Amino acid sequence: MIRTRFAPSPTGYMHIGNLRTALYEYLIAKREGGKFLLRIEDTDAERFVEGAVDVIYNTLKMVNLKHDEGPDIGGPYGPYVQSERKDIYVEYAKKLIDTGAAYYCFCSKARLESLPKKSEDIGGYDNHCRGLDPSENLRKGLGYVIRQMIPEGQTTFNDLVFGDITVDNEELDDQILIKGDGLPTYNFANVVDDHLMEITHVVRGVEYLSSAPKYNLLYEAFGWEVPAYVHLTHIVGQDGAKLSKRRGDASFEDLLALGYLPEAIMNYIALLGWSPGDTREFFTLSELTEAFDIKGLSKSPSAFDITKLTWMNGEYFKKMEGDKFYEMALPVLKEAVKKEGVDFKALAEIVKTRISFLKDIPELLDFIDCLPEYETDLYIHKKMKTDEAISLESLRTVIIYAENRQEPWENDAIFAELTELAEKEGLKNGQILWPIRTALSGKPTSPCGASELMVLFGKDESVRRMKKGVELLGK
RNA sequence: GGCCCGUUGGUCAAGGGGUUAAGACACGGCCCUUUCACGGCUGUAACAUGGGUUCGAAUCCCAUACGGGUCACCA
Repeated sequence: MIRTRFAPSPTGYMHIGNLRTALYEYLIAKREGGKFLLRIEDTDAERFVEGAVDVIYNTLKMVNLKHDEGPDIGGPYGPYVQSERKDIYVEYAKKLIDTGAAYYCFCSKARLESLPKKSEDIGGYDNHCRGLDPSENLRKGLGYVIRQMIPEGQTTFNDLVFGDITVDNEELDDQILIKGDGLPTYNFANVVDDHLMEITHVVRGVEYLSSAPKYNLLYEAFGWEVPAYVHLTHIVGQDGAKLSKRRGDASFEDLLALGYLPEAIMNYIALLGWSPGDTREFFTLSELTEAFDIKGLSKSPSAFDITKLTWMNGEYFKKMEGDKFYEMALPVLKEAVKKEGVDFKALAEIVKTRISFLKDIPELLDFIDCLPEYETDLYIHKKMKTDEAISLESLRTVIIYAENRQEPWENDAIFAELTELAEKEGLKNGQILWPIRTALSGKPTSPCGASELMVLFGKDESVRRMKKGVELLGK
């Protein structure tokens, strides 16, 4: 049984890369009918942020990544919040001390800071307290941390995307397992929790690739089975640098606020660093679950391209079936168009293929409530073969036609009649239709054509606007 | 700096010894068309560099360059 876990630390901010990690963790588990769990990594007391855990719950809920176990719903391996597991880590750290795989360290922070930095030479911790008999210091109540004893030799671990990686243990520091405040470090808590929670696939960012050997050593020291590792490359900005809040890169919340749909965001980020191997681009969560394969994961970072996300967002609107788009767009439509008797359902259809965001709608329809001021050169259109004079004649003709025409006003019929009218007058279709479109919308472009506009406005308003056009052109 | 990882068009990416090196976004053109879109067709554009191995290399090996990661009592 595959078990994966999403283990965010509550920062109050859902970074796109984290969300993608959660997605892949979910997919890896669900593809095989496994379990996906949520664990809160709050071992850094200084970074505690109020309400941050809710951001995590809300986001997962919104994108439909349902966890099977977690702090809010419980489960057989709880508690699922690391701060509530404090005693467990200390207990396991002591086991390591007993077997000689870890030791007490009483070095002061001041002493550590005086050590040469790794960037300059070899440096790192100098293993000062290795082999020290701690009993005296312990009796005196001296503060301590617990460090991992890195043995000599080499360590090889396997990653499902990067393959086998071997490093000399000399490169590894005697890292701290339990901090001075009694809480575990991230690395240690992870190993203990992942084992206790029976996690089979550890999925995380590449930044942990270089600490993976230390994990292996820990697993070995405990005599535990090493889980499968899946290290994910970063999502970077167009400049190649890792996405971050500090740089002002968009978080999931930011993208939602900009008008991106959760499904579009998830679909897009699923494809950032992963490929199904064929040319498919649109996936629902369940389709992803079926198609996902660790083999499709990329080894190189992917740049976040907001332009493509924007395109995909528009595609999601176009793909909406039934009344889904209408229902979603209705509030925006009602806000954009106050005119009485407008068919909002028809408007929704008109607007559906022309937007990337719902917020694009108002501008598209701003001519409906009130005819904009416009210049007569809008009537000149080379391809339609119209100019002001022809437009004036056409409008006069169409006004007569419109005034005499009976209800109901229906698009196909009106369109047919208008083209018939054009033929009778010896005009090209465009010479009759373009002036109508222009007079009714007052804009160089409109989301629909002449006959549709006439239906939209009805007889009286259509005639009124065309007369306005005649007046303008007559000057 | 040491160690680790990576490098296919501007971007996402397929391809893992023999391909006209897919497809998508973006950009340009054409078609459709009552404008704009949508849709259809199409164009520009890529294997980081240098050496090997091989009959043959984007694919394997080695260097170099460039990029990223890591080297915390942060996660």
